[in-house]
Amino acid sequence: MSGDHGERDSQVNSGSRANDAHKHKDKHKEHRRKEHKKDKEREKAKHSNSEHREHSEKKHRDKEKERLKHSDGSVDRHREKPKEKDKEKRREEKVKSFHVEGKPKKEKENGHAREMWNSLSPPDIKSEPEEDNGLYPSPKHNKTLKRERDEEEFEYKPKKIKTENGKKAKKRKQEYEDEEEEEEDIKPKKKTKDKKSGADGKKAKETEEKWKWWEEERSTDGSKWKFLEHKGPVLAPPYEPLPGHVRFFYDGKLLRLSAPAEEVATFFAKMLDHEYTTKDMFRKNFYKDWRKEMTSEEKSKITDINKCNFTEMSEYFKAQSEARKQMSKDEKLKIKEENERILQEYGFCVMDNHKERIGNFRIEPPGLFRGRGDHPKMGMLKRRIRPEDIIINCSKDSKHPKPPQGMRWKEVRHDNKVTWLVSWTENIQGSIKYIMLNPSSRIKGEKDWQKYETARRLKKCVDRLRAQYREDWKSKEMRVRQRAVALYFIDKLALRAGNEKEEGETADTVGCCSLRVEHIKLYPKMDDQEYVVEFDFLGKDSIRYYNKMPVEKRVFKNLQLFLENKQPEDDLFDRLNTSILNKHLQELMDGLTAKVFRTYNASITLQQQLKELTSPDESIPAKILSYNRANRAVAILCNHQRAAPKTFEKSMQNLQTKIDEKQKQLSATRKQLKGAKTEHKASHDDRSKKMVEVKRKAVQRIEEQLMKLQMQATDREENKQIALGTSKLNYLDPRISVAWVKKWDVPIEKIYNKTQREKFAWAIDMAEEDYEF
DNA sequence: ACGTCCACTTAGCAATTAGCAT
DNA sequence: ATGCTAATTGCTAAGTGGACGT
Repeated sequence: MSGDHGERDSQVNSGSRANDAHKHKDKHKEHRRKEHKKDKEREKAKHSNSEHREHSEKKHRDKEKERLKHSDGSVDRHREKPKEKDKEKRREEKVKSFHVEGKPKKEKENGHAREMWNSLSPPDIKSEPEEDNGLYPSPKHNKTLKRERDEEEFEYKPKKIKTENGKKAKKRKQEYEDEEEEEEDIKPKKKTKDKKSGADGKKAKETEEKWKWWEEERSTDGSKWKFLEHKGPVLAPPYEPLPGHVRFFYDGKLLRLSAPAEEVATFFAKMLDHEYTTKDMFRKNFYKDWRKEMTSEEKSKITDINKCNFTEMSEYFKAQSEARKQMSKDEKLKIKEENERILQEYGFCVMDNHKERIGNFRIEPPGLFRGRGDHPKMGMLKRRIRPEDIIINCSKDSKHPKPPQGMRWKEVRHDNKVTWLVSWTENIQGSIKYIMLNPSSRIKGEKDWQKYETARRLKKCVDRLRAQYREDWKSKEMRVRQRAVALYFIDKLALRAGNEKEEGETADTVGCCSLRVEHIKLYPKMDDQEYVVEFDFLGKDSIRYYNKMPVEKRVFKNLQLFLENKQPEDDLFDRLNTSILNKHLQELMDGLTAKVFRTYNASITLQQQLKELTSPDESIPAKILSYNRANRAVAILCNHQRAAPKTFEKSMQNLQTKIDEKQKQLSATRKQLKGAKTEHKASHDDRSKKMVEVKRKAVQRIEEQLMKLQMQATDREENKQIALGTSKLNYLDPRISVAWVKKWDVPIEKIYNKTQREKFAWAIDMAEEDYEF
């Protein structure tokens, strides 16, 4: 059956070179189809009970949702279902949920923003341009990129002095020409260097504080650093056996566990009140791995996880954490100091003469793997990492970190083509984990900056690209049409690329290229709209993406074509994958890949929304609300969701109470003002005049406070299930925000907290109020 | 023209801490 | 000081995409 649609593409006349991409895919498909069948059967068997439970759970959720007005469902989050992987079930549930929530009334912020987006984006190519131009009235144009050129030589390790140089500047400029061609401001700007000494790393402290790496030159030879020295990772503390009074019971009888078995048992015990310890898959995986740690005696005694009683352990840990909270202040202080000491010792490294903060310097401790969504490996034991599992990366001529007494590292290497300091292989997926630098570091910052420059280059040619993919919708080749439609989705809906994943190894989630037939529905007509496509699938982290969007007729027709003769579990784009797509993109623009569209669309949307929403004379809090709304539009576009905070309702209520009180206070004060006025009229003396002034001021102040509270309430309400952080941190060119802040005199702290300010120091330093993305 | 490995970015939630009201 | 909530930081899973070997 895998061959069955190979021929189909002859329809569009491409037949022959049925590239192997799709052969490969068919293999997957076949597998999936089998699974599908199996699931179906299984499903039939159990149908009644479990299905039922889910069903009502879901219903409940839907109701809740409806009540909250997020009825268009786009924000709805949809975590995996409990049961064992059961695709069929998932499918059915979706259908149901569609009926329930599909119909919605008017949407709230959410749908709203999406709609707005839908209407402003690509479809009409025409409309694009203005986006590009007119944004900021008086672009003085340029500055923004000032920094780059100029630079001094970077002296690495030893203290040499940098050679200054015009030539350098020249080089750099040309190198990045593409990226930032427009402005010329080539002339070297001030350079702040802190050349300083490499030698005494000490002094680095203050000087480094403000190192402006963005005013220095980037290296061009592909090396990521010249010198790197660090202290290695902090290992997980060894296991401490439980005190004797904490008991474990098996089948009602006391059982003393060996230390290794006990340790794994405690991992489970610590999660006892978490929902996933009730999931079959979790328990099964845990049990299987646990047995591997047992002595043979334990193995023979413990044969059924359901007879295990971990409650004393669980209670013990709860008590421990309670005790920790109750510790006296100086005990706490002591711990804090100790942590600080560790941070100072292990939390920094020296890279090319600068002391830089490390992101994660602790090795992940052992525990039970918690995958997200319906993960087939949930509950497996994540094993303890020992020095002999660890690879150290540092300069040959640095002081190498030393392994603990009597142990050795797996390897010490000196690879300056990579940025990591430490790595190890994790046992669940076999993937490699790394210790790398903090986002405020030069090495991360440069890359981040570069990412936005690439997105800005896309901005310059996006019209051309859009015109091209629209043209490609008419191609004779199936493969080209698929590519063009997929690209349209990526551009318009900000979908992720969608690499293929190994089946059965991870939760079943998809992105654009890996969408399956079952993930979309076509409606030639829906309400007053034509050619509506409904998307419903689980994306990264098993977050549900649900959206309905009218598309152009040609796209719609193409989708119908792609769907012909396919099963629900077949790939929608059977002749496409991310590598093909990216290869194509690369040809259209240097450095272009699918993810650049997300960055570009996110940033341009922010800029555009800020422009639209900010009114010059609103107060600062109102401006902040506008900013958050612009940010929110982006988060919605990118489908960044969060679980509504547990305490949401309550905190909302508290806020409302405050507002009510403030309102009362306001009317009371107003009354007083009136009284004062009357009195002043009568007496005309200074005293009463003063009183009027005082009251007038008070009224004003209270009004402001009230407004501020109201803004806060609105903001919070609108933000209930939207996470702003992800887009702010990863998709929005920080220079847009910085420019906005400068333009409207909003304190930067209102937009970026300390960590964020550190990460975006480069942008804060270089963007002026006229910066244009 | 893969498939596999590797490096690095992006992601949501949990734990911790800060900040406020009492 | 205490106790709460809100904000921040930490953690690590889950993506993307390039390089490389076959």
